[in-house]
Amino acid sequence: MSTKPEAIDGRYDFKTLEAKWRPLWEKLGLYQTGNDPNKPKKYILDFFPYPSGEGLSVGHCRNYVPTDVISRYYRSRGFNVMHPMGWDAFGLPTENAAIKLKAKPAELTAKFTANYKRQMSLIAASYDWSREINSSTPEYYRWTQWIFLQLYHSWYDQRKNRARPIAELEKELAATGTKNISLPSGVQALTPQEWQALSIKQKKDFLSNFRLAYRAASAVNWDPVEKTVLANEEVVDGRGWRSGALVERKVLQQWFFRITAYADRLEKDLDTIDWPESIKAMQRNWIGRSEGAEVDFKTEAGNLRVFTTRPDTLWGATFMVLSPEHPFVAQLTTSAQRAQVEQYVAAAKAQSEIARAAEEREKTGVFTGSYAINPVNDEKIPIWIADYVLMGYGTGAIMAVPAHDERDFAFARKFNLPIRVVIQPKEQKLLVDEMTEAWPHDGVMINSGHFDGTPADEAVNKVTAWLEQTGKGVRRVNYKMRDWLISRQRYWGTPIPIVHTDTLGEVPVATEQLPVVLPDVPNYEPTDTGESPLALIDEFVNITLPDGTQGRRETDTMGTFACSSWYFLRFASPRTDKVAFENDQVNYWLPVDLYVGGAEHAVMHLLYARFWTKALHDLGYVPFVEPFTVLRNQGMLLSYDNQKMSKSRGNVITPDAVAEAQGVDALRAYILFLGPFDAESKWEETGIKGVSRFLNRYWVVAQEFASVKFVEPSDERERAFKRIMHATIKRVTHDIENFQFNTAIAALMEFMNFFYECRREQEVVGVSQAMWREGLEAFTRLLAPICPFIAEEVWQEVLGHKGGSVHQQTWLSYDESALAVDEITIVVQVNGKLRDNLTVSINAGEDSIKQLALASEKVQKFIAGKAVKKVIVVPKKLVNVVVG
RNA sequence: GCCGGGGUGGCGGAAUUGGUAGACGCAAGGGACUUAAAAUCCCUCGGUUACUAAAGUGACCGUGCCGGUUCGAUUCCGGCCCUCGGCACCA
Repeated sequence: MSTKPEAIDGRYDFKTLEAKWRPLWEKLGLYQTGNDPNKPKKYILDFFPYPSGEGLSVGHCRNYVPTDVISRYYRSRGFNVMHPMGWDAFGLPTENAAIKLKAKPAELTAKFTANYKRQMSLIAASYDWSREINSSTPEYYRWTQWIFLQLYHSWYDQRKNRARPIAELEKELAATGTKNISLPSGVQALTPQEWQALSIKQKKDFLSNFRLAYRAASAVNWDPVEKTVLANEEVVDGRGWRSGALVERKVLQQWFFRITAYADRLEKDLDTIDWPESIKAMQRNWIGRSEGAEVDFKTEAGNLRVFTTRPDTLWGATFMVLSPEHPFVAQLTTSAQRAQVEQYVAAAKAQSEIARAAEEREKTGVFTGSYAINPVNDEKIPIWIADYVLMGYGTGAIMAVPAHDERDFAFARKFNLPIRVVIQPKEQKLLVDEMTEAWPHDGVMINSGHFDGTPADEAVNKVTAWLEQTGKGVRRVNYKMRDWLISRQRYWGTPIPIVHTDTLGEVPVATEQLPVVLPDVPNYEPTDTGESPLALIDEFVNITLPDGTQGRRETDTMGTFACSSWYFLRFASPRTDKVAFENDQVNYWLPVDLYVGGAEHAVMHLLYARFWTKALHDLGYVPFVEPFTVLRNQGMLLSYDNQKMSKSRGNVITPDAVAEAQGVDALRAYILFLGPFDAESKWEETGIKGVSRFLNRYWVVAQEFASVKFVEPSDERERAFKRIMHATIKRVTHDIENFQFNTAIAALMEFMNFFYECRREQEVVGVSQAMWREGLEAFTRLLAPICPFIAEEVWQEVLGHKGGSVHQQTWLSYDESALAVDEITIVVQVNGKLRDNLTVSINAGEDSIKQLALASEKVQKFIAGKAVKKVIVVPKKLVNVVVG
């Protein structure tokens, strides 16, 4: 049987082509990462997927096809291209599926990834599979554990604004104590002697206040369905982002990464990267930087510190509000108020902060019975407790300025607390009795002592400077972002490499002892106890340290976002078992030149990966501070019914089905042709017909090439043919580089339409065989990255290039002189309205064009009887006659 | 409420720096081929309207709305409206 496909009813047999070329390309190793030292590099990366049992839909192709086209393009432009793929294989969905199927997660993962890989090969995604990685293998997670330990052994030195080894902090504590160190709130200052006097365990506890990876008791988000805690980033509207369950508040010992230490740099460096504005905005919003001041108010329990972004409204503070969790609550509560306060605090405790914020609007609160002294005017103001003040932000206490803050206003009105205007707007005079809402906007300071009359634009700065001078307050920046909670009480994740002991406190596992292997066990269902199922496996938990100390292993695992925070580094040297990544490889390949994936990871993966990169940079492991130079988000692909594709709706379109019906080349071309890369689009069955027709037309032209007759050659026709050929090269090149794949395909369609214009039954008119061939070759090479199969078939079988694959050819460059034309069309307008066209020589001077335009009958008609005021001539484009 | 995108034919969308709005494709209508259908090929295709026997030739309107800048605005500026996405008691 011949492998040469036959045209069937003018349609080409895509299946035979695909079966023919796929194995040959594999043999050629076309997709191997380049390593020519003389070439520049491109690292083109897709978000590595979470393999699930559902497999890939055409929606995933919206991600993988464009990056594949770009990878193929840059290979042919002479770059060393690394385009790898791997699996974010740990995590809840696989584990939940495994529990349901009574299988082992590792076995399911193998099954799922094999299917993904098959589908990716089906659509001809040009991944270098020799670099495939899987985050759930010990070869990989060993190094996730290693990075965890690097963070554990580090602290953030605010003075140098970078992370440093914790050993350097210990040295400093021994020498000078905490004298020069900025202490987190609630941490006691120490002299060198006091430090020395601490036990090993106490020292460790103290250092936990500084480490980039630390364990602390904290009120956390507990997902009762997934039976694990979640990071703040994983809670959306008070619900777990995957399970949809309302999260509960639990106080548990948990592991955190101190991402807040990097808040400032994470925000500032956004300015240096080429990312979608929306993602940057989401990260800025999540980081939530606010500038303001901290001010102390005297109370019975000591100085009550508050944070405010409006120090200019200090004179308008008429009461204070503490968060229910504030440490002063007990002391400030008078016996008369005690019962009421305790009841309120208990109720608040039951809800997580996020759920509390998401659900409540109506203000609630209770009076403590105590008062504070406002340091700017020595006024005595009542102290209340309310859950609209969050312990996790600022100091957990606020001064309430009801006249100029909506929340305080609502609270004051509800509990009948006084309101005082201290900012007078220009537009109106605020009268307390008539106010229905706060005035949080601009104005002039009043009722504020010697600051009266200070205008809005100066007020905050002037007051802050005065607070600092008089020692009443300090300038301060706060962030909404909290530390990243990494513990999960689940089996299918990277074990946290820590051992707990009674005498030595927590002991990190030594690097050479890694990995801490996840035990292969038959039962791993999550528990309701707040403890990981690993805690039930004695062989895993109990350990004797080298010095004989008895210990218990940490049984929490890391959330999967730890795995994905460094995988892009691993691809540079995926097989080494000596290090997490080889420096020379990382220095060559990183940062990632193009990173493509969905927008849903804006404040999760994309934030975490930036944080790890910065930390690794500070510790000297990588030379760059941003992992992804260019980020692009593909638009969502909706199904034919305008809904998201999902199994439950039964509207998922698989690449398998499309490949079966229309072929992979048509699938790829249609994915790109649908619309702009980053716009939401809809899959339409009729739409793919257009690109199918286009490929068939190309096939027809190619197939008849050997037999067709070339008649009536003309210079003019040939020049026109050559012109559109070079124009197409120019357009396709520009469009691929700029992610405008839809117009790249439109350009190719126009070129093919021109082929058809030259064509008659078994004849090509006006163009020589040599020129026709040149055009067909150019078309084939431009189409190759988009439709690799049909292009290869035409290249080798029709055009007879036996030397190698079309995918190994150097990209075409266009000839500017071929684009030149002798005659051009000049548009003639009268008062900006189109009235005529002129065809003139390209060399026609401005004057002669002007004369021609004025002489035009159609123009004359419109200027008759009017004065010509001005004539504007735009060279090579238009003439506009202005009449009055 | 705040932040970030978008609003262009029946539909998806084009329009490198302000310069012929609607490329390319889908759908639709007409025609050719065919016993027929599919496929294929050719033509028409923003709206209103005038002239003409007709092929055709014009005019006016038109890129969410109102206004501005300009010889000229889908493009720039100001003010609105609608819509999608994100955040939302963060002091």
